[in-house]
Amino acid sequence: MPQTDVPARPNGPGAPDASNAAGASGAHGALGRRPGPTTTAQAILTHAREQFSRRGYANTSLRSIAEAAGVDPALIAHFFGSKRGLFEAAIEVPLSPDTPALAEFRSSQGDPVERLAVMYVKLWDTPGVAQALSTIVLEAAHDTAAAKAMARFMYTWVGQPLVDELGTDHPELRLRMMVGFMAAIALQRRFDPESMFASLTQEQVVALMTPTMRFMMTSPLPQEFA
Amino acid sequence: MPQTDVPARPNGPGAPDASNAAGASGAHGALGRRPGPTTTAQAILTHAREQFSRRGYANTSLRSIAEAAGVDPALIAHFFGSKRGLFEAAIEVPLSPDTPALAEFRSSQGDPVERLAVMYVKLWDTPGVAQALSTIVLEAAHDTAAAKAMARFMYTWVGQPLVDELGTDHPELRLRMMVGFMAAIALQRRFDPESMFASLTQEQVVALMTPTMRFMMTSPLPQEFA
DNA sequence: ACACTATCTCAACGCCCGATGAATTACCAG
DNA sequence: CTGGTAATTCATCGGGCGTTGAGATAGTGT
Repeated sequence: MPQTDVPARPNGPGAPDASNAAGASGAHGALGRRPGPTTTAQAILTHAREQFSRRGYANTSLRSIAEAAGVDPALIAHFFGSKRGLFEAAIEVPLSPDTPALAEFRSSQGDPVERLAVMYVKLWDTPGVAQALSTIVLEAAHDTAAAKAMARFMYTWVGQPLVDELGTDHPELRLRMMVGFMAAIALQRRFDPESMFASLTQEQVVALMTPTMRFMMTSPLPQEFA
Repeated sequence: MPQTDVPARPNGPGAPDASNAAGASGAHGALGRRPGPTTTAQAILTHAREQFSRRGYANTSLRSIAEAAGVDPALIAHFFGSKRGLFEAAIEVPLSPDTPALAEFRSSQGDPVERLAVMYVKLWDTPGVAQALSTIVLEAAHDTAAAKAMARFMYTWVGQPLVDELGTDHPELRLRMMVGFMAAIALQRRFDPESMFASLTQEQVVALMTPTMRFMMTSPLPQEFA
């Protein structure tokens, strides 16, 4: 969890030559391409996720992201096209089928709801994932792209696996209730350090969430939902 | 639910006199104080609530609020001091003990959880209240004042009445779970018109929420929560 | 009717933002 | 070594924002 304000350049071997006769202006940063391998796009993306999730899209400036990444703002346009482009990259949840928490859900046995809770709590403690999910949830009300990303995440990584194994009626209705509940707890855990949720261990959170999640997915619905 | 883009001035009797020799510039709006009673501060507040809730604080400009209210932006500074001042007025939930939905909760009988659900759904369909609550919930992650407003609302209008009558263990833990769940449903109902929640009647939503809410408030917690 | 105050518009200032284009340096294939 | 391409900084532009102060008009108490 990189929380430094310092640019943290990778290296900087030796000043090649100080032939930069830039008059009386103060020297800001070295001109031209940096030596060594290029990790800048990733650094930008990481800090963008962090800042978007902490302050929201509209309150985050490209300048502050660039500063945190130790880079000129124009580089963002170079790599991501625009602020919007960077945002859409940032809300792409960095998950693949072999992400540990996901693989573990698939390979483990027992109550699928409890296994889902375990997976979910681990995902929210994964760097990158937590920021992307926070941003998605918090912007979803105002932002179409975020809303779509949320639906995609919900079906792909939560709904599909669980419903396949559980086979319940009204899967979408139940899923929406359960995911809303889970998101509410995850957000309180992340953004309200005074909240009791923040001081619970992963295991305690799982133990707390699981019964309610199971109730939502399995208890019979009222008659009017035929 | 005023959704017009038109200013909708209250009246405008007759042009008093066209002695405004303003050169060649186009005449914008009449100078000086308007005739008739003053409702401007309320109009500003109403449109501010609507826009803050729909687009978020940072994405809403004073100019657009003023335009929707049919008023000059400087008037906002006059009545509310600053954008921040307007925001803090906007997240003040317009409720008093004799608001119908609240009074009805107190005077009615039966399962307190179901009565709470009824009250809550009605509150979220009350103009002004819905906008204020949406804004509070959506900004709470980034904004201290909103977070405090959320806690205040939760304890004053939900927790206190319910726990008094229910008398359960770990009231805060249970309350936070339940309120998170309720907020998640209310937000989906308001901001995702494609969601199935949006097309349910108030009664159906109540029937859907109540069992889960009751489960959260009454089911025994796992052992580790002594 | 007269002064005082509250309401309202207008014009403008300074600031910060996102975006652009040119110039500079490093990497890499031949 | 050489030419092309990618990465990086810098300076700058135009625009929208929140805020301010001055001036005009309407209400109000005496």
